Amino acid sequence: MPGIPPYAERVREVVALIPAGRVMSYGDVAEYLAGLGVTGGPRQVGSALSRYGGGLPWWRVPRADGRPPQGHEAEALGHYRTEGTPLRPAGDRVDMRLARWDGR
DNA sequence: GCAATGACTGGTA
DNA sequence: TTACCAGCCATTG
Repeated sequence: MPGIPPYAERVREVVALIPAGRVMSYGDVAEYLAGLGVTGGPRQVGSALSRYGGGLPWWRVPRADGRPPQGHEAEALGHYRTEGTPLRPAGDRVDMRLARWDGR
């Protein structure tokens, strides 16, 4: 049995809660989990989505500056346009000021 | 059991 | 705006 790591499982729960058209950066997810008493960091979140992000809206978790996940920029941008996620004028990054979701 | 890894972050230049 | 750097910490080999 391939036991999915504990942190990855918590990350999956949080990402599944993010509404369409909104996003949470890797650091935001890590901080949200920290508030639940789950230790970890942005890199653990990225690593978890990379390995166990199947079936999840992983594109709703960009970097803190609004850029999509490294190596998946084009794919993520396609989803942003479909969901109506606020993008910067240049159209190459998420407008974190408008799209950021705090978990409420 | 220990060293390397990585879908990151915030600061500085 | 981009580029580089030290710190970060669960997971991996």
